[in-house]
Amino acid sequence: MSELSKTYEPGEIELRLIDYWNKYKFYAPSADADKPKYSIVIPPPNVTGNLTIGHMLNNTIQDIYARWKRMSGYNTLWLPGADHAGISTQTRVEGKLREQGITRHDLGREKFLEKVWEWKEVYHENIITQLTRMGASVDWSRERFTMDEGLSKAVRKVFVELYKKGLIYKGKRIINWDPEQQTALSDEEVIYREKPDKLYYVKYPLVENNSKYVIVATTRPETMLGDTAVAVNPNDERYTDIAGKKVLLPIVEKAIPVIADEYVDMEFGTGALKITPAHDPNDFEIGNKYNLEKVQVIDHSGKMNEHAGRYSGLDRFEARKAIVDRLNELGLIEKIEDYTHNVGFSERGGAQVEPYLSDQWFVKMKPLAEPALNAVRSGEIKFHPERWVKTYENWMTNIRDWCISRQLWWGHQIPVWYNKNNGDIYCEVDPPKDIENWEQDPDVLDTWFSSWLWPFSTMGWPDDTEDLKKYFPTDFLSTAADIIFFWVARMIMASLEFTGKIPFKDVYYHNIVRDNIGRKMSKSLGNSPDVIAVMDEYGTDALRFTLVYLAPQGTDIHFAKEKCEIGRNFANKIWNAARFLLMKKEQSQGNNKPYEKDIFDIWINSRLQTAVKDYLAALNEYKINEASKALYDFIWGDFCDWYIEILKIKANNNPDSAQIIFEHAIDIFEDAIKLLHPVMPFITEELWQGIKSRKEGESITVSDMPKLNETEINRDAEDGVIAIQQLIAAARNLRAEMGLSPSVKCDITVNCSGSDDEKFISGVKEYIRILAKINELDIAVSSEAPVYKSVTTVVGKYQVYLKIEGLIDVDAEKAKLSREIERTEGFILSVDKKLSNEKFVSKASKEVVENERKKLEDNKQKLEKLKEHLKILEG
RNA sequence: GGGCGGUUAGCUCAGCUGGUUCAGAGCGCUUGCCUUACAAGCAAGAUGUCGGGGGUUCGAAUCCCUCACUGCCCA
Repeated sequence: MSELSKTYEPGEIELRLIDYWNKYKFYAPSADADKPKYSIVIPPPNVTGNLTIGHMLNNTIQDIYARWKRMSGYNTLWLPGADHAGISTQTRVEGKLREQGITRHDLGREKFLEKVWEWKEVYHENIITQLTRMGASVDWSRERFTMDEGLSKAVRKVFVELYKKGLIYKGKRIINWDPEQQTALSDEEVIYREKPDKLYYVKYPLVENNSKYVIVATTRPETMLGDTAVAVNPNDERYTDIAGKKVLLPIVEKAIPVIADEYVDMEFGTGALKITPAHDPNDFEIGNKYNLEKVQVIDHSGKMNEHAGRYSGLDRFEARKAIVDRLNELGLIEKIEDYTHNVGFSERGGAQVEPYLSDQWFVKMKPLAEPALNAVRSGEIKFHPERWVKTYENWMTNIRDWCISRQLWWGHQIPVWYNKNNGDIYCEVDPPKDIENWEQDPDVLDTWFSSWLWPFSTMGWPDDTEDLKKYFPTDFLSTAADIIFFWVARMIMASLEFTGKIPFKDVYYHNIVRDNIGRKMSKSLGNSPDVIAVMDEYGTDALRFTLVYLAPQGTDIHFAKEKCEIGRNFANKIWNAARFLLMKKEQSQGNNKPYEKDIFDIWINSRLQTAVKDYLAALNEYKINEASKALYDFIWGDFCDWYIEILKIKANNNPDSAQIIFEHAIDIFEDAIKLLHPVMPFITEELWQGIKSRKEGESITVSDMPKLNETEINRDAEDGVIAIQQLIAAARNLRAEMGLSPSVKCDITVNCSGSDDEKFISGVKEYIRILAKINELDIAVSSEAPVYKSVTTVVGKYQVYLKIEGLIDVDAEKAKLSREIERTEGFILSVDKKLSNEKFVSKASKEVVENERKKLEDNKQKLEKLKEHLKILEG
């Protein structure tokens, strides 16, 4: 490194270092068999997606752990990859095709899938570029994709095994149906939002006496065409005489029974409930219990079907209007109320989800959940922060069967074949030999059915590979808590079931990144900054550091790109510290007379070790913001603000030893940037290469992380330097209060209570004198004020006096103060007058009155200080 | 309805296994500085009844109860 620019310019440096790291393949695990291993698999980003700030945070966290462990002597593997993201990828590709006026059905399954693969290639490149650019120290040679042949084999193997164990079954059940994508969804893929709606009170006449009615309340009158019962609570006195009788279903003109079941909530609506077993999951249960007919009136596209009579062909929402109109004509609407309730929408597509009765494949979850629950309860797998254990327990103990079939084309097709001749079912990893006699189930599997195998399928399972033996189970998983059920829980279940091992030891749930006003970052809102643009503007290290620094445990991050100034300024600070040290070292070549370390050298070593200790403790507890703060405070607060300033004086006083002095400082600095490297990989590599001579092929990224050496933590030296810092701060404070400009040198007397203190302070007198800009510094064991006119303050065991004689034109200062006092008194009087005016107090707004009161109080205090000051000058 | 969080300086948040490095940081603000790395900087400064109320304790931002507001997850 020859000339360092005055500010840190990350652009060129980052790209150059990425090439350098690639060239030497630092991020492939080492072949050293003696090293302990440390492994992480990346949560695979959606292949069609761009990396968001959230991914940036998550991957930075993983990178920190990978780099930290790699530098701490671990054989480290961070395995990258991407997810095929069934629904969202297919939706996007279909959207692109639609722009050309083509549907997937025009192309056919095979041709369509070719298109998807083409898209996949394009976007996949994008992800690699972004991950590389952020400095992710992954091993690209092991990259995996959930649709890779190996991973597909794992999926089929798992399906077949579960099927043969009876843990996968096909059944006709009510599932969540996306009428736009026309596919089933799992419970987890439905998000509920409040929606203002109507509650319709509909009269169902009694068969035996059609002047009497049961009134049911419903938000979905269109489903009444499929009603097969009305239900009331047996304890509901309003309906005791009606239970067991029949009502006439309006429009359809069909007699249906009134059943009594405790399930019915007497408080809701009228206490009478219409039962539509084919279109509501709860009604489905009741229908089964009472053996009710299941009449389906809405089809897979959300339109009314042939059982809907004259409403057949209408969209369900249009049908609702028409049916309500008809009921009104018949005089069967009692009333319509505004009603807000939770409605389910497809997590990916956004369509309103329809409960739909259809044949689907399910996984029985209870048997899988139990061992997975125990692994977390026992602490074999640890969650950070720990409170997520409760959320996990809650879900796992109420787990329901998982609907895994999707009516899509993009994904792993279900490995089940139906015999065309005799209807036999064949379920194996490989297709039947006489394939011509068989037809494969057209559905594909839920994307998460491949993701849940990710920690071991990426390592080659079901084959017994070297990687699997070496790197599985993994050590660490970093993820957002919103996929704790989708993914984390299922990985634990799958891993225990198929490998008998836990998939990872520690799980860190990172924060959700929101925008500055608290909204979740999303594409539709357009409030997520372009990650690459932010890296271009502020530097990758700046973005990484800022995210980590702002990421406390448990709360969300409010992010705006401007916050990256924190990281950028920090990078710049480090850069300039290095610039200074190098310049000084250069200038002091040959001045290497041995030199004895003083209290400041002992102190900075102690501070460094304290930082190491805090840093390691924070990382071990997954408190990454504390880890980054420990380094920030040490480098900026201790090293730059104090040690470098001290070095300037020290080198002046010991010119013959200057080279050694700065070399020692560079040693400290080197340790500091090594500690920082996991968080800010680029600037630390660049400076590490520059501060000492390195060979081609060497890198900070494979250097040894400084080890904690607690014997260097020296309480006495730290206390001593704190006292010195306080003295300097006190002197500066007195100067500032007296309004002395920095160019004015002043005289100070420090009174000590004992000779030890006096000796100690005298030993560092020169440092105090220069850092506090003092001309004459007297240090004495005394309790007497000096003879000159002074202002004073107490700091710890010391009394500090600042001589003001001759520095300030006392008369002018006094006159200035007197004028200020007069003005303030006048102001107080006027505010007081205003506040004494009853009309003002009662009529003016609260805020205004408060403000006046505050003004009064503030100015009273100001007056006190002014008077005190005047007294000193007169005294 | 069930569960889990949050409420601390104008803003964003630390601190929360109870006790003088407990009232903090960054940003913002005020004042003064181009002081021989850094104005993306340096020095000094102001600002808070630590959401309300009650309790435990010698002592509570920190523990318990309760209320209010607020966010998330599950039904």
